[in-house]
Amino acid sequence: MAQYYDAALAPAGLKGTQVALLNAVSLLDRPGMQRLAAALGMDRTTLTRNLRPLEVRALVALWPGEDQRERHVSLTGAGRATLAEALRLWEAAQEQLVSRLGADRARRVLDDLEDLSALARDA
Amino acid sequence: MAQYYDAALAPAGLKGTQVALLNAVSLLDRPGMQRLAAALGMDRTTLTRNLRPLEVRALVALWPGEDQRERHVSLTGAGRATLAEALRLWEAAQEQLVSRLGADRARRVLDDLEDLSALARDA
DNA sequence: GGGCGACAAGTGTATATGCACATATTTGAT
DNA sequence: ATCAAATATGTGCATATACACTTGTCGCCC
Repeated sequence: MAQYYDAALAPAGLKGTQVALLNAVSLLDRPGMQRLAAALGMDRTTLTRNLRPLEVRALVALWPGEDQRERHVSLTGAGRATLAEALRLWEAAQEQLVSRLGADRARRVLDDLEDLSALARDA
Repeated sequence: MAQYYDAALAPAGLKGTQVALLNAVSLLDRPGMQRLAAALGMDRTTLTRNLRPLEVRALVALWPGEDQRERHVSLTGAGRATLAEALRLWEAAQEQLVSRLGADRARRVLDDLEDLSALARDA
């Protein structure tokens, strides 16, 4: 599945995890590393390293917070544009799968996986 | 999910991917690298490297085939014993999730994921 | 029987991931 | 005012994964 989405996103020059990352940043009003990592269900240190190439490509910008230990992330103009393109590609890819699987089953499997991951997390 | 199963398997000293690997070997009558990798849906070169620690621990043995290019894998006695223990742990972990999710939904989500991955593979 | 293309597998390199540890800053108790 | 504990983050190491390239062997065609 990850490979399928990565292939679909290639025209935007992003991978699935990078789109998820940019999207989370766009939804979260300048989050710090911890909030962002928690929102993505990703290890804090993995986030640090995944952020680097996006910073190099100037898709995100990092700012110190008032608390100088913190580093806050925001999208640049280029980041917003690239994310918008990637989300179009993502949705087209999703559309492909949903139309072939059936909308009902697609909805259902997402719900089931949500519950399953919650169970595994708490168990 | 992977982390949940890894934690459950820790007493056997194996991770989820390693159990899947040993199990595939036990089902496949001395397969070569390519057949085994295909059966696991794993890259051939990833398999080579994942096999190494299992060979070091003497859970699997590697044999040249009649065709000397090939290397065939089989379980050692220790490999069979460790796999049996791991499968017990695996099933207990699975039981936990299935009982909490409901047997019907559990069966359903496995079927749905099977179909989804086939779709993504072919698309 | 010689050589060339096909084929099985391993190695080099790059990215993703996460735990343990290190570093820098803030906060609070005295 | 000072210092220790808490907190936010980065780094070192180890593992998993996969693509591109290399190496060794086989088979066939002449």
